[in-house]
Amino acid sequence: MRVSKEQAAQNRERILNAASRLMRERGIAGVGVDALAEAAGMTHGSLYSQFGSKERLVEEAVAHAISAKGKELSEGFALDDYVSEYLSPAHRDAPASGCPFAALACEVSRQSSGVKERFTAGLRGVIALLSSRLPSGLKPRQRDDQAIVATAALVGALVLARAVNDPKLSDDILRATRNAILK
Amino acid sequence: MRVSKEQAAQNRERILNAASRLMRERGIAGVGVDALAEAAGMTHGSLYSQFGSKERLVEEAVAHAISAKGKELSEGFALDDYVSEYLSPAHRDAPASGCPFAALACEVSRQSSGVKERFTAGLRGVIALLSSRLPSGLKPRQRDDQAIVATAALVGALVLARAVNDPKLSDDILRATRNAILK
DNA sequence: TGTACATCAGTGAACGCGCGTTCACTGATGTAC
DNA sequence: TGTACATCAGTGAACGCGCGTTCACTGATGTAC
Repeated sequence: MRVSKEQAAQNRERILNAASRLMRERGIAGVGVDALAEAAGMTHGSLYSQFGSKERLVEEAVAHAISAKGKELSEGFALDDYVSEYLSPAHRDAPASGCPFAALACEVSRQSSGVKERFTAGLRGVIALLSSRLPSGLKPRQRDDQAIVATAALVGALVLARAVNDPKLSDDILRATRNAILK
Repeated sequence: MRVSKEQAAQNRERILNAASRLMRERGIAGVGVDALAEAAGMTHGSLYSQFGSKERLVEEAVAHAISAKGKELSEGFALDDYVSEYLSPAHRDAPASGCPFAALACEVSRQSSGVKERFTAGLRGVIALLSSRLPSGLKPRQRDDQAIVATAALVGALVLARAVNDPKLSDDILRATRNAILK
């Protein structure tokens, strides 16, 4: 049956929340349309009513995850705190609510250009944000490069720490990378 | 029909070569048993005869990719050359024959412990190798930590460079990270 | 403001398809005599 | 060395299942009068 515009917007939001969580947790290819609909408390048909295809939903969910994650940051956050939280065991162990770049980067390289577009825009945002927190003595170009390297190290460390079987090695990856970035 | 032991061993090798390439290219979840068998020039049944299940094949293929990649390294390679090749556009654009850690890390975190085991052992090998090429003036502990950080930065940079839509940003990620690691 | 009707978000059955796996079978290989 | 037979790597049809997608339908919402 038809549903009010507000209700429809709420449903859309519920679907995107569930999708962005499930995709980070199980991977984009690892979660089906039915599972996504069920997690949002709806049938798969409603999902096609809202998005038209899984691919379109993936695009929206990736953008949603990135922007939602960005809004979690407090106004004047400090770089040290960000890095420490990013490379914490808690973050490593909670991919569903964690960094979308670390959770999705590998798969995004095989996704449509629409998905890559959203990912790229989001990544640029993070780099700019980190760049703005680096010492103001550096030239803009240097700061951007440092921000890029820090982002690569953060994502790489988290991805490896999650893939590894040995808790000790996993902790070491987080700790060593945190120390290196914070110098 | 039955096949000679050598022939069977060759077939096994062909399957593992095809599997390790296809999995790096399309992802573990993105490639099916039929596609793997066809790429090796056999039927899917032979694959079950050799490995028993897809999961077992994944384990072997991951280990195979890592050890094959390790053998590519010349005896006395220099760290600078390794880093430059690793972060080259050529490596970024050829995931099928590239670093298994960068191609598979995200997915491995959702795989069986058998797969993680092989991945972890391989990663430890790379870290030890890089550690052995760092300045001998450092303490062993410091060298290991530096090797871990370098590995994280390498993998993170490659993964992000592949996921990104904009060639300029992708090149910048490779370049900035290379410069940072080589100081 | 009240009524009649068009709109459309959401439902759920059905589709073709490819997935991983099983299994009876084939026939050259390897072995026992 | 020659023969008879057991072994088993590989074949290909078939399985149940979940995938993404389509579509006729429902009925409350939103709109035109």
